[in-house]
Amino acid sequence: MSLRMRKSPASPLPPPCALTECMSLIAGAWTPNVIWHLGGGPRRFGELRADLPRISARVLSARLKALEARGVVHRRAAPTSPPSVEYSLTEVGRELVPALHAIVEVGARLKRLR
Amino acid sequence: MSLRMRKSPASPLPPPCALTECMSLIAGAWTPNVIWHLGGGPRRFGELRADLPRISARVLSARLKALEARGVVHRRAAPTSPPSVEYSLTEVGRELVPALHAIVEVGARLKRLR
DNA sequence: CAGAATCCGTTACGATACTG
DNA sequence: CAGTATCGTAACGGATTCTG
Repeated sequence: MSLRMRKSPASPLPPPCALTECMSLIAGAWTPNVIWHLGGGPRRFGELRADLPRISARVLSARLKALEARGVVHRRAAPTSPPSVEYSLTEVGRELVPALHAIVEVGARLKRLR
Repeated sequence: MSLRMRKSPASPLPPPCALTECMSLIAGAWTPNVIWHLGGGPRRFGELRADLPRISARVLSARLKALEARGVVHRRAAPTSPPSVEYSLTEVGRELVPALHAIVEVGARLKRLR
């Protein structure tokens, strides 16, 4: 069982509909976790790496960039040296947290059933 | 942009936490769409193929089987010839629909913002 | 510290062909 | 009709190395 989500499919494309496009917001094995941890408040790049022990810098960077481009995450870089960058959920981005929570609820309920 | 979700990661594993495990419920490029269409009521295999024009039988079959194993979908096969199989969301599975809806809401809102 | 660049294994999915 | 088997491909993600 592998957990992935294509924003656009392999070559042709899976479902060119609104649902798929919206689901791409949380696409990627780490994306939900990134959003989840940002739900607790602003977080620095390095802090997120610590929150998500096994994530690679490459992937964290890519996810944050994608989320920023979509308007889910806000990036604030302090012009210091060494650099310090703070990420936070936008107002709309914060709405994803309860949505993720709802899915977790279902998962928990399914687990209880067996 | 590609839309994928690993239920369990490539080899090591991304986030071995509850969130990830729950998110794996809707993992796969097509899974949310399958659940979405089943939300309208029971559906036959062939009907789902028609609902999801580009999905391959291989993937639809795999997704339905995974959802069934997790307790999200119920499968009822009529012992006729040719066979007729009806899929439907379980009671718990139905709870995923509003969760997906919530994500779509956020997606719509983000779209309006730009 | 916050990344970008490169290399490479794993996998999700599509297409096609076949079956009970 | 409802799948299964096989094959080929794009892309997701890990690890490592390098930089301003």
